[in-house]
Amino acid sequence: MNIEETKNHLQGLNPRQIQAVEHFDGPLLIIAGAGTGKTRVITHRIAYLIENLGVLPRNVLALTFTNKAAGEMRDRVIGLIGEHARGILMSTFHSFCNYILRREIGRLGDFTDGYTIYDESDCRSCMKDILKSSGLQASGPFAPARVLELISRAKNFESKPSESLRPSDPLVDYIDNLFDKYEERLKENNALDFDNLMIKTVHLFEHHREVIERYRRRFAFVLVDEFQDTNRVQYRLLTQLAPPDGNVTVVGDMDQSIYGWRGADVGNIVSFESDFKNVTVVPLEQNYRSKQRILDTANELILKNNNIHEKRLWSELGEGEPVNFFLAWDEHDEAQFVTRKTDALLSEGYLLNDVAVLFRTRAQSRVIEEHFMRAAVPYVFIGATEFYKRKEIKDIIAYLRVLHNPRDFVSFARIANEPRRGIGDKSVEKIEAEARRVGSLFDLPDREKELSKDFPKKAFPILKLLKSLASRAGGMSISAFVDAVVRETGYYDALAKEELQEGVSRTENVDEFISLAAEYERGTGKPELEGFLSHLALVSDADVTDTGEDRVRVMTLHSAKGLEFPVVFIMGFEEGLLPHASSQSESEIEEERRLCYVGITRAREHLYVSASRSRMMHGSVGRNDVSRFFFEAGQHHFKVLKQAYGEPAPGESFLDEDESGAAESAAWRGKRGNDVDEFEGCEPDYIEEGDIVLHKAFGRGTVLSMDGGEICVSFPGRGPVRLSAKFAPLRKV
DNA sequence: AAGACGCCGATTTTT
DNA sequence: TCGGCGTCTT
Repeated sequence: MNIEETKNHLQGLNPRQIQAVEHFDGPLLIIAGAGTGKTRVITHRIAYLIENLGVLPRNVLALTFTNKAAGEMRDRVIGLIGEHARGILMSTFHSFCNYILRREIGRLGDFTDGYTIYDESDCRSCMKDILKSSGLQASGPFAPARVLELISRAKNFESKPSESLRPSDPLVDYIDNLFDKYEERLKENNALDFDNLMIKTVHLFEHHREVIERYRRRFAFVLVDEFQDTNRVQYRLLTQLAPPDGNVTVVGDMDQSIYGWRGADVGNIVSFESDFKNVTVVPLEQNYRSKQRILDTANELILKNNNIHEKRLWSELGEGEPVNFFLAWDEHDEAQFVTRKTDALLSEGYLLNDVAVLFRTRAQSRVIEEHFMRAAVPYVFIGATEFYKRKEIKDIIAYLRVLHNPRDFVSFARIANEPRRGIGDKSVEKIEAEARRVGSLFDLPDREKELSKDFPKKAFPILKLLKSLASRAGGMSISAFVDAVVRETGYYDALAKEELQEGVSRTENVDEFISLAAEYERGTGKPELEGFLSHLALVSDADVTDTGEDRVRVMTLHSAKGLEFPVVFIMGFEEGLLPHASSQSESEIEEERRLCYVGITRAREHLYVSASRSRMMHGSVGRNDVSRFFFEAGQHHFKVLKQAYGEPAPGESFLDEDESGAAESAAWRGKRGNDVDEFEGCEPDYIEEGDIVLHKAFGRGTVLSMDGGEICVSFPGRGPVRLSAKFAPLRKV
């Protein structure tokens, strides 16, 4: 703890960042705008606490949302203070809860350690089952996914699911009951879903003072990343871990809150300031990522949200060029624009890796992927979590789960007849009922005569085999065990037989899974099946953005959060897509606006925003207006490109880079109607679709279509207006 | 138990 | 329009 080290951990930080790093006692709220060096501040703060203030690594807990964020944080802290950073617990909320519950869940009475963690598809199977046995048709308003979403909402908002439904909804009379049944079923299966991992931990802490006291002492320093994404339950967990005057640091940016629909509650930022005592607030506004004009655009857009704290990002990276805007004829034209522009950038010296293509919905990826493929532009879609969703992988995991938790009937149903052994749905039901009666699958008698006569006899071999495998689990390595499972159950053979018709990849996947197990063993101190299963459920490979290869990244705006690229394309900048048509309320629109903000602030140097006049949606051609966000962000921030590639021809751009200021004030004059004369020489013949025009009363707008004598212009905040081309007081800008 | 057919639905998805 | 899923058929 000498001066040199002090210097190290504060070096290269701006005054605000230093304030955040040096803060010692009491709650700290860091409001970290996009690209303001948030991770840097957190990691330096952790390093500073440990090396300069003498805090013990084991007393520090850092919570994140993604494994990727946790991993990055760990790597960077290790880079700062070396290996003793390993003593710090840096994990996701869910992994942290799993860490606690594996030790303490027995105290709750309802579950035993060895519980299974259900992912979304497990929960869906479970709910489908419940719906079926309740005599409800599992589709339409009763779609398992819908029911589960409502249940999840209720759990995260600590309310009843029926409360978020309209009284006329067909589900309303059933949902609360389905909720109870679902929870009951999870309990019977000794399984927890992701929500319950959090909720049970909070319950545990609430009802067992001695436990929470222990962990409070242990984790005297708590840090939370992406605080704007926490839900109510996670917030409660935080208040349990840290007393009101505790050493708790939260870092967040409400402008980047894009998971409200999943229960994230920005209100937690407000609550934090009131629930904790003497909160120090440190805002970070200096951006180290983007050129100023990109930030100006983002700043102006987010101003339209009704925020308590106004924030203005600024950078010293230079002005840069305006945001480019391209209005395409249709989605193919738009994709071609992106493809050609990408090509042009490559010949300018950019790498494929420098480029990201973002859009609102996954469905939009298809067109751009087609065009990239045709043009031989190497790309990768980020967000497809292929491997773990493969049938054969899920099957093997189901085997492992049953072997570890013989009450996991969701997994048992999956593998009972996989490979085929003549055990149909009816048989599975009977086995399950009987197993529930006696306790678990392993408590079923081995001998036929001890069971009722209609118990499916075909089940004996597999039940016996499962019991035998389970008894041997502890005696060998995980990878050897997985190998034994796929061989002895006949799974591997069945796949091998299939190979001839199906192709080669499925056994390869199984082999890869086995080496994955081996890799887990190598990387873990005391490898056990339980830990491996937790790892599979919580640390799956969802967030691989680094493919190691040079490729354009194609992804949704949501997946882009936390990333940055020298060149960013945002496609489908249209009403109905961004904001999405299903976002109606003001708060939903605000979230869409934040999503747009997140997209814009991903760009370091160049940002290309595009919209299309027409696009195929749900099987028919639709026309969308240019997004309101285009107008809200300030049209003067954009340079409108008229061609799919290259720069606009002289005079074609409605705004020359150098004249933006002048053009802006002209626009404002026009809007206020002071400059009447400017409209005198309206020559509709010169106006074409896509032009930016100035209207005497409405101000600037974009020409959407020209139809005979009628011209349709989209004005900011007003939407499309039909005007007479002849008489409308319009002037091309 | 696998293939054909018809129907429904269609935002985003850290764990 | 398209694809995933459930049901019906063989």
